Amino acid sequence: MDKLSAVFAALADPTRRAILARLADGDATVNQLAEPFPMSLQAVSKHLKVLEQAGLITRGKDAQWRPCKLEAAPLREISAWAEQYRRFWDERYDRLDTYLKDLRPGPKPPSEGEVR
Amino acid sequence: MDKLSAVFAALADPTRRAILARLADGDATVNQLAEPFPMSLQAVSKHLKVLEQAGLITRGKDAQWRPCKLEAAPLREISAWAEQYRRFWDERYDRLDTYLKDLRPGPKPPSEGEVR
DNA sequence: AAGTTGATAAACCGGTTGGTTGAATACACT
DNA sequence: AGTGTATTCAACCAACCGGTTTATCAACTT
Repeated sequence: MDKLSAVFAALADPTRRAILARLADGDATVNQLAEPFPMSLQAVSKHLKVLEQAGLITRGKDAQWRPCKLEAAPLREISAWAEQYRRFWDERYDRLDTYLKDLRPGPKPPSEGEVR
Repeated sequence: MDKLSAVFAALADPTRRAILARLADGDATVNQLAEPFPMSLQAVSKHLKVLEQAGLITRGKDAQWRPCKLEAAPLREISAWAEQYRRFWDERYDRLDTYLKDLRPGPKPPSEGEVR
């Protein structure tokens, strides 16, 4: 299973997206993450495994707790992938527009490597 | 199955992503889309059904052909969803930048309130 | 040493997915 | 009417998914 597929598949489940949203507020243990869900702890543990394999979280070790941490790199890749198709939804999109937008946020090194 | 999950699930298959990439070059019939793949036409037809249900393509009717067309709106939603997490990968991200972006016209990304 | 807590592992189950083959439908061309 | 072409439908299959329950492991507490 390729990387991108694993990330998309992980994101296809609402429970897992909710877990990511929770982790955006800070690291959490498995029990803390499982608390809001109407399912067993083991089920949540499985979801965490899927997220971990997709590279969306990492798990530490603190005594008997395994604190989970959000890892956003795959989300950046997802975003970049979707941006490939920007010209199909953004009618304002053209090469000049992109250039201007990239300049707007302020003094930035010109060639940022943005592939859009 | 909620909308976002359907889109992510549709994108989780490499064959389906390849179909979208092909459609970015222009509309195509089922046969044309199926040609590069080492699988039956029927299998591709099923993939197209999944993409259609996710809103990623629409299908027209021209005699016995069903030309497929890329629909990018769900990809915009995907991109917007991922952008929620931008601050976790982009260290240049700060509140002012967000504020400026929010002033640009257009729908704002939904705040993940859609658990289950 | 024994018990409690946090978490994972393993076996199981029903439903879904991604593929197959074969039949059916719809249209165009003689 | 009959044939070829484009596509879908239906039945089937193995594999995977999301959940369960039971058992196990690891670390802290008493």
